[in-house]
Amino acid sequence: MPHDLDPIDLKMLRLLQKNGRLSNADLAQAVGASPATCHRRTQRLFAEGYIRQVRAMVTPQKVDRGALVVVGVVLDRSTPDSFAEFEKAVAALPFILDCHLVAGDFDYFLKIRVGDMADFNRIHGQQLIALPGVRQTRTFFVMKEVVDNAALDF
Amino acid sequence: MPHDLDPIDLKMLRLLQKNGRLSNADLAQAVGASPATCHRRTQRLFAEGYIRQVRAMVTPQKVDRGALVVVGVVLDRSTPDSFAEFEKAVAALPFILDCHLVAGDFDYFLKIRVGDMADFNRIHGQQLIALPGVRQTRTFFVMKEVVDNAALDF
DNA sequence: GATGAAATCCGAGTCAC
DNA sequence: GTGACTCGGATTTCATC
Repeated sequence: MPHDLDPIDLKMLRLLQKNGRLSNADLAQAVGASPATCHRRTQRLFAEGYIRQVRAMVTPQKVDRGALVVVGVVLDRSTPDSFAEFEKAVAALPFILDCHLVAGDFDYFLKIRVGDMADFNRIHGQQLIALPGVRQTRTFFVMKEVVDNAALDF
Repeated sequence: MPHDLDPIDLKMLRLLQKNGRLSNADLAQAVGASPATCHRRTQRLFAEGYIRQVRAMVTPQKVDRGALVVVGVVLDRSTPDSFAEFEKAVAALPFILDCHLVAGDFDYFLKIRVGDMADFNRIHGQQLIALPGVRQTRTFFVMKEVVDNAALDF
């Protein structure tokens, strides 16, 4: 995977990560390039996948998704089919923010946002333990979000 | 916490979450409002904290942060001071994307991005186990990112 | 092949209503 | 909330190195 990012590209990525609404003119001035050059470089960063998307980050508490839960999942069987089926089902559940296959005592970790604990209990009983091949889940309620979704450091 | 979001505001939030670079003109058309009205509403969504920030999401693999690790942490003591000291130290480590105080077998879960396993092992030995009050850590290497940082569903 | 200056065009932001 | 008006930035072209 070629990383043809010169110092100007890196600076642009860092600035756009902090503020995705930065105007091309301001960005150009900040990195010391002309607006035309800056514009062309920005287009390239998108076209070549360095920037996956630009997202307005909505405050969870403001849209009734203030409760965060981490769930460790163990499957019945450790077969490729079993994993594939589970992953496919997970992708259809919109309240799951993260789903990672891990090495260790669990098969998967899920990061879930819901309105409150009652919501979670309903979802847990109706949708999580009903996921294909689930043997066991362990729920970790988040009591304090010290750092949530920090920007990438590079 | 008052949620004075009408259906148009909600639609705007969802669209901006999918594409934070959407122009005001396009957004206005998409939600069926005049550009001036849409502009004022957008300003309000920012001013009142519904949108925390707009971020260009950089592809981790493209900037040598392709390795993801979840770490469960147990502290020596469960005192407020001990927690506070740990949290303060964590906030200074830029490779930690998430740090959540949880209820259960662990005190904290960390989500960490680094270049590769060698990076992580160095960081683990030099910085994680050196965090104040850490009794034990359990490392879960992520073998597959099924869903990472999905957009909020609301 | 990439750059920057200039030129055009469109949208952001502001006004009166 | 709407419609118009102005100004600044986005985007393209083009000459240049």
